[in-house]
Amino acid sequence: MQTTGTPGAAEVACPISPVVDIVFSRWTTPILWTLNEFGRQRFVELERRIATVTPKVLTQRLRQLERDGLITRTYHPEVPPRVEYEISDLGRSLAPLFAHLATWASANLGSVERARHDYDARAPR
Amino acid sequence: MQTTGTPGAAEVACPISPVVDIVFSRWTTPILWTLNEFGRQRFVELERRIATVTPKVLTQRLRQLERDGLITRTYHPEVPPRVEYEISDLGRSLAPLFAHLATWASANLGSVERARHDYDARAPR
DNA sequence: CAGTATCCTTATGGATACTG
DNA sequence: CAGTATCCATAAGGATACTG
Repeated sequence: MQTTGTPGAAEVACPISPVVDIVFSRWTTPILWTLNEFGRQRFVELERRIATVTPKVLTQRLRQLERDGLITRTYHPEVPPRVEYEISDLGRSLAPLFAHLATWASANLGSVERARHDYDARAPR
Repeated sequence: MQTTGTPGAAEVACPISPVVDIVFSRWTTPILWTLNEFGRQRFVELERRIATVTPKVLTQRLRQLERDGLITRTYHPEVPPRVEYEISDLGRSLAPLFAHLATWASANLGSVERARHDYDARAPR
């Protein structure tokens, strides 16, 4: 969880905090995006595409996303074992939201960059 | 930052990670939402509305949001000092996105809850 | 009022090695 | 292959006290 964790006044004050905890916690967007973009994939493929994540952390996040119903995990009892991850319908329902976010980004990330530059110029060190 | 921090393969793999770091890092949604909902406010008012945040952390997040150009800070040199925070035009441009998020939440949070319940029932302990 | 400063606890994630 | 287990470093955040 990245925002407020346990329910409290912040949740009361901000109705979207619960969703943010589910959808935008660490590594969830790269995982969901990769799964949505490249389709059903095995653990190693995800590991390779999201190159900077360690197996331990990747497993943790995949379990969380599976528990939240955003992805599905299919285990094939073979040797060697094969596990496939796929985005669920619920997970796919986030696509328009992510597109909205991408649109905001391309329209406004430049302004954020400029604001940062100006701020740093005004308040040195 | 809550997602991937420094630029790396995850950013390459997921185009929305940079925005997520800016907009959905810890405490930012409660702050932006409160500012957008109740308008221009002083430090104490924010502190009271977002009851679980400490002054140290609130200051940190306000500085970050100010640097990113999402809010403005106005200092009135009086005794006692008065400081007012207000959402900027750039910050306000996030409103439709937040509304989109709220819509997704009301439509799908129930499914997430159910998925969690089912998962926990299947895999006890 | 609007923060800072300091100390401290905890959570998160990385590195590495190992297993069914 | 698909993870687990273990240990460790870092940093994010809380509690508390203090200041211009």
